[in-house]
Amino acid sequence: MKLLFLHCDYIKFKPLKKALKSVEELSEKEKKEHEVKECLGVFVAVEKGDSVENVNDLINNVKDVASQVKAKKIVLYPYAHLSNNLANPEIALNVLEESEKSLKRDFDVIKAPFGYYKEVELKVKGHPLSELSREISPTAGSPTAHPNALSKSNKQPAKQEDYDPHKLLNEISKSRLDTSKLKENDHRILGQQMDLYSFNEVAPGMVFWHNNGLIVRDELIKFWKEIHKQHGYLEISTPQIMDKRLWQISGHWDKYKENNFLTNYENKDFIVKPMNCPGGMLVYRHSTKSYRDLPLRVGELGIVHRQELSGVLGGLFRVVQFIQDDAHIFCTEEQADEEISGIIDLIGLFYKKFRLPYRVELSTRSEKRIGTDEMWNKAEKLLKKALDRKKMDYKTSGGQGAFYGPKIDFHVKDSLGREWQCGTIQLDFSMPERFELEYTGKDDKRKRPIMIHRAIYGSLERFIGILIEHYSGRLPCWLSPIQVRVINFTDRNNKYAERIFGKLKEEGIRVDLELSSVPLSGKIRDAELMKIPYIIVVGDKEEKEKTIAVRTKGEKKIKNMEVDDFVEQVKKEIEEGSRKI
RNA sequence: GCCUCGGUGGCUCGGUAGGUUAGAGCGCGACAUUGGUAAUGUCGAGGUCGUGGGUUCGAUUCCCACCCGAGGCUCCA
Repeated sequence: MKLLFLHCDYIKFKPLKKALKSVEELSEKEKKEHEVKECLGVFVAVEKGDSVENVNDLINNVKDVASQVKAKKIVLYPYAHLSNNLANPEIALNVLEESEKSLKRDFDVIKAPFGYYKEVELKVKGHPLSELSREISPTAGSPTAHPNALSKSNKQPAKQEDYDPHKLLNEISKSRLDTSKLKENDHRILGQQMDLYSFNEVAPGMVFWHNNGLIVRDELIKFWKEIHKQHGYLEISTPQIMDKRLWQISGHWDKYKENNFLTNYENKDFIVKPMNCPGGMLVYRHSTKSYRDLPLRVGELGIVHRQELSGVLGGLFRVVQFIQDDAHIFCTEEQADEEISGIIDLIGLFYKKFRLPYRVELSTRSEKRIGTDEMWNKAEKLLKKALDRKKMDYKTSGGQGAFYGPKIDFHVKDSLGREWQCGTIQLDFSMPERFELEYTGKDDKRKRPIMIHRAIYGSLERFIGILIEHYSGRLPCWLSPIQVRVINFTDRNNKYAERIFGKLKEEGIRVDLELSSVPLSGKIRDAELMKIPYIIVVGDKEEKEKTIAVRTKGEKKIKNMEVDDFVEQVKKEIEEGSRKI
């Protein structure tokens, strides 16, 4: 429905001739010219899809505008020319008459006749609010709209909002941490000290990555990509918001409605993706597949959003927005066993690299589930078989599976002894079914692949939190935001220090320079608190001998080295850390 | 979402049993200082005491609501 509001000194109209055959004859009185002074003209075009359910929206808009311009008289004027997608006359008339009835409770209402050619004359006041248009979308207020949907935005209020940016700025504050119950190596404290990231109340549960933290995240991603390439994975990236219908197909809408972030675009409901898989399904479907393509391993480092109960958030361990190191493996039932084994190995290798202890758990069918019991039997058996074959030590917990399939979870232990689920392997017969995935078999028949969802880090955010605590902030060199700090001994050595700094930087080492004129011990202390792996001090002695004094991660021993030797050593350490599993 | 606790400069924390200019250390800036591996000195800037409302002559302080955070439940595709 489209509305045009004109605040007028007067409106005059006179019906001349019927425009529609179906409308009733007007009485003699109604055929006369009408004049209304000091009124709000409401010109209405009722469109396809509108119904009496939209009357309330119309009323609210009229009330809104009338109160702003302080109008008491309303001229309700059918004005088809606002739209090229008109509702049929019966509905339009119905909507208009209902509207008139409701408006009469609060205003003097004059309704211009429907279905007549009319002569009209009016004078618009010309103040800033005297001409307004509004659009009411047919879905607004309908029972199908989600309660959280931005139905207000459908109103498209044209009024200028009244706010004071300075006042608003005071209302939003960064999140202050209550450290009273936290250990010293809690990632929330270390994250602040090391300037890795922060939180702000404008985005609860969503990380503001600072430069230092982003370096850690990027390194983990780089490493992940490297290893996955080596293990035969392809990589894709799918959109951040997708049509609600996609989530209805996948079943996420039914199961997790209330946890989704909703938005809309072009009058369609969109969902901010809580999962990567449906996007991945569409990529699979984009081209025909043959048995030769299987197993097809497709990774996606996707940003997902999930609304969580407000009490469960905690630093990086539990967030609302996170990067999932997802991958989907499409394969035949016969291949599943080997694929699962491969993933178990891969996860083990990752955790071993970070020296993280972990525990394995098999989660079987949950109450909230889709798919037949037959599927579940098959899937559970496959997972069990792989675990047994690998002689894994694992616990079975009933009812804990994902809604589309059973899973193997990998729980990593943090420094407090708390366990966090990171890695997961989930078998899924259901999603391929719902998305009608197919491949052509050797026998030229259409077959349905099965699908394995898996993640290793689980959430990059959580994994970084665990790493920070696990290493008490002393990240391995290849992950450290600052790998080397160069410190001068006195101002006399600045030039030499700058040369060393430049050389290391050229070599691709993340290095910074500290030339302030405070005593050395103070600068050493700062660098240690920042958990910088290598501290280089250059003074008169080093300058004369063309060496550097190297202090390694918290060790008190100082080693005098040639710059080139140091560069070689550090580069080798970084290289090995970031490429090899 | 529920129960308990918290929110005072960038950070860590004092303080106000309602009353003039809310303090300190670190950090930041300036100046002095030129020192050998976990804190050099002096001076200076920096605060709507989480937000909104109420009580009051007066609220950072008391009351209410909300927001954010922490611990614990519940939850985690």
